Amino acid sequence: MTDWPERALAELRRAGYRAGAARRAVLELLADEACCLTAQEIFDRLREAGRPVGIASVYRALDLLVERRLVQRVDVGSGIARYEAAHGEAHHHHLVCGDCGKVEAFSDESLERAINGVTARIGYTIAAHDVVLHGACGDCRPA
Amino acid sequence: MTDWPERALAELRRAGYRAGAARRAVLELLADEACCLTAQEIFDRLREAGRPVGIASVYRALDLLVERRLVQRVDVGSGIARYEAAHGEAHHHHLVCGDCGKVEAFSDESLERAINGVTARIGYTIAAHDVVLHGACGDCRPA
DNA sequence: GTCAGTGCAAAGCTTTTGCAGCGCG
DNA sequence: CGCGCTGCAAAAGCTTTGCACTGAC
Repeated sequence: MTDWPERALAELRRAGYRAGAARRAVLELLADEACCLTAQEIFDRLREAGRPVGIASVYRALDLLVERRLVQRVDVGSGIARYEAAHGEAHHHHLVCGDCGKVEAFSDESLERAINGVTARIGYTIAAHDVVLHGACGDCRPA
Repeated sequence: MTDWPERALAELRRAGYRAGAARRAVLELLADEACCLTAQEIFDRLREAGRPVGIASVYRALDLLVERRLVQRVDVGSGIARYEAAHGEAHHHHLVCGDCGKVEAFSDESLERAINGVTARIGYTIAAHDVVLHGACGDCRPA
């Protein structure tokens, strides 16, 4: 959020990476977005904003950021990957409308508790978790 | 499960669909599988078993079955879709190892309760839900 | 006998890779 | 001033579509 791009770039530098134009542009765009974007959306918005990035650089930046856990990859079942900034705070999950494809965010404390309970119970070291609810949103629900 | 392919075919017939060879083959294969398979895996296994299906028919069968909610599509973040039979029973979710890519199933009663609580709280009509935990499995976890 | 279902091949999309040149540090 | 990052273009998947033929009902 505030300064998230700066902190993320600092972390990358610490790990031996540089701050090229594309990488910085992707970070700054994601910092301003509330919910997950596709690579193509990121590419389009950067071009519209006058940042002549290549789509390959967008994918490369996203790959690196996901690897470093600065960005979370979200897959809602459409076969197209989405990405969103991993601000430690504002953790949330996603609702997907099966009719119009709209993606919205929600968060729920008891759901988080339940997931933490599961991760404690099983023999995995859990690094991340994703919950996706599929349904019909208010606009698309049959009257 | 016992007779799941039969019941699924009956339901398709009721909806006006026929029972072609590929459709039946996909159903019978999925009925015997515990956890999610990719379309390619389904295709390969059917060929190995001497069922000369086309990959397009596998995708078409899966599409229809997902639409009819007889099969659940599972996306674990690799960019490759996976599919598994939707026996009403044996509902479960997935653990994905970030190192070796292994996918395992787990189920948790309190997690289901938490999700039901969320679906009751929000303005969506929820048709399905997915939980994916990413981490390191016992084999890959750093010693 | 009709028309849905199938298989093959070709096209479509998302994502990845190769490579020459630019620019961060 | 070197090596990493970038952009373009081409390639590499996964998935879908077109079309003629087969087979279910």
